Amino acid sequence: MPELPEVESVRRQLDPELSARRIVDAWADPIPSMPREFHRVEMLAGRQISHVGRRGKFLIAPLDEGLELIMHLGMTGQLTFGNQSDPYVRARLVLDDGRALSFRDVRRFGRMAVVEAGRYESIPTLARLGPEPLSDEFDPGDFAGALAKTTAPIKPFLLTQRPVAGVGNIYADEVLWIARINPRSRRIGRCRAFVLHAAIRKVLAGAVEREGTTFRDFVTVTGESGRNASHLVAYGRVGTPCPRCATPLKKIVLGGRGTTYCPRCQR
DNA sequence: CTAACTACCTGAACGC
DNA sequence: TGCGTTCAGGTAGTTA
Repeated sequence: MPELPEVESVRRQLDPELSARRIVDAWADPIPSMPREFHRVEMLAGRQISHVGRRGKFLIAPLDEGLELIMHLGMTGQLTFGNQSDPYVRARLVLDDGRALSFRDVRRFGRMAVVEAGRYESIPTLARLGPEPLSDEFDPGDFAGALAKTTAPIKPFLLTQRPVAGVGNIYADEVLWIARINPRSRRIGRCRAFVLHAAIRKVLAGAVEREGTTFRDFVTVTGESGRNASHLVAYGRVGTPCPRCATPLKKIVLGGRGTTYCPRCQR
């Protein structure tokens, strides 16, 4: 479940390895039921990578010829260097230094696509992506305004990536616990929106420092686990006492997703 | 336009 | 032991 901190950890390791490298060969093994899994990856052969950037959970690598490589890790996607035989490697890029970057993805929710730079119509979530939470673009007033405009429950709304980029199921539970907001709440006032804004910044920045959360599948490019899991307060801790009020944390399904929160201090 | 729902995928965990 | 069911969740697509 790579979210912004996990993807940023991958980006930081990938960028120095891929910057200015040329791709000499590209291979992908899409399945007919998921035709967009590796869209136009064959176009990568011969292209040079400028650098590896990121928007939300999307890795964006500008190429020559006005193209961009977009990568999304989905649920179980991993990017590692190596040529080892592995049934879950779905795509592989051979670089001009002889190394191979492998895209390994057990559940096949990950994606790679080559697009004209900045043309994201074929990737709707990226086309409508909210501001980067750790940049100045993430403005408290704008965020409060966005929350005031929707009638959807706050947690599913955060997961749309529209009010802010990069928050997934784990960090949504964490930030709502810190801000003391019930995940089902449909009305977030200006004051609470500011508190939530600050919580998003704090939680994501801390998780980036610790190279992300490894709950099941996430590993960095070098195969290491993130160190943030022991810092989680809400996610995955159903039944344990709330650190604030000792009430056992409760788990519900909201928007089809498991949601853990404190029924007492998140009203 | 938004909100709400389901499909996609597959190993792990669970129940009998 | 073995088989069937449920769960995990980011995004795309459809429906109301």
